[in-house]
Amino acid sequence: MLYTKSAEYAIQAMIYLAEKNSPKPVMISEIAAAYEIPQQFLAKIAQILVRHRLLIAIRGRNGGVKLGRSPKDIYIHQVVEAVDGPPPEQEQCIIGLDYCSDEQPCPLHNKWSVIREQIKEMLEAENLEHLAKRVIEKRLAMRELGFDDLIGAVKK
Amino acid sequence: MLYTKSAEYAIQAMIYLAEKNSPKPVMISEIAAAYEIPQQFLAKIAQILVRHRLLIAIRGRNGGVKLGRSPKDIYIHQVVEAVDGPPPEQEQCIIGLDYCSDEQPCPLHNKWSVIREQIKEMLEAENLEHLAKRVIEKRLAMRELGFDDLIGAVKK
DNA sequence: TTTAATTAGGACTTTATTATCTTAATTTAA
DNA sequence: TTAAATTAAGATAATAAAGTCCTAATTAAA
Ligand code: FES
Ligand code: FES
Repeated sequence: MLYTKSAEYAIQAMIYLAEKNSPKPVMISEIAAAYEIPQQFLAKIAQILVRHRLLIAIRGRNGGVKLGRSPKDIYIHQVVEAVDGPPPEQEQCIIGLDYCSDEQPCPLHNKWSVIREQIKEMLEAENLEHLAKRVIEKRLAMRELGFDDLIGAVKK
Repeated sequence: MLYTKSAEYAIQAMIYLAEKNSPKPVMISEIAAAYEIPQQFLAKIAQILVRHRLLIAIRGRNGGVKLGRSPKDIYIHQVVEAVDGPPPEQEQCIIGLDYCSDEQPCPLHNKWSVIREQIKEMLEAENLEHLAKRVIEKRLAMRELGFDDLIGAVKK
């Protein structure tokens, strides 16, 4: 919807690492299993994240990946941009009419430009540290409700 | 972003017809030229819209397409659904975590579910009649500003 | 020093979307 | 009645996204 499947997988992997908060590197296979992401595909995505310094990779036996910097300094939009590439220079009109601008708005512009700004803000607002904490809360709550079998991630 | 390129083309074509408001059928080639849509591709999309009764096609010489019903009874989401298919039964979590629900929200759920609702509302709110009127206004305003060459549509 | 375990990277495959080509069916005008 | 102009429809092609396969490079353990 807002980003590709690749970016979604990247976000999941980054949150997993922030949640696990392990001093040792975590194997790609473990992350892939936790979120049912095709392992080889996630390995490719991890390469991209490493190139963007969002991940650090440790090769060889006992290797894996870990966050490139403190989870409180990593924001979702950074992950999305690393994987999907930078957003277009000029804002796009939601119905593809000529150019998009406040001066010459299309019929949906006033509504859409507000929504677009909210989306941007949502992706720029929260860091991995915060996100991880709340994901853990979600899992605990689901466990209490007896949804254990639906919970794929964070097996410690 | 919110729908496929095909759906975007469909919206543009429908607005064009509402704008033109012609009693006679309008040729697909004319609509395609106005928005620089690949003609054969638009013809395919028109077939889908015809099957969904959003368009009526008249074949043969002097043929073309016209709106299937009054423009005030056609809403954008109907066009999108016709072309892209129905939305998923269950709302999807924006970061793909388990299920999406208010009861077990992911870290972005509270923000995302509000935005998602606004998008839905935007696509369900306005009918073609209203949209067409405002597109015409936009074109007139652009003309006054000397953007004539950017204006592809509505050559009468 | 060899072997096993890991990420890196290139080539390939699959699937979905977007677009084009060709011919058929239909309808009006000449 | 024929020819021209139009949409309908099926087949194919091009492109992009998603996913797989295989081998190389690296590292630690045996
Ligand atoms: S002009 Fe259409 S969204 Fe801005
Ligand atoms: S649970 Fe993630 S968007 Fe609703």
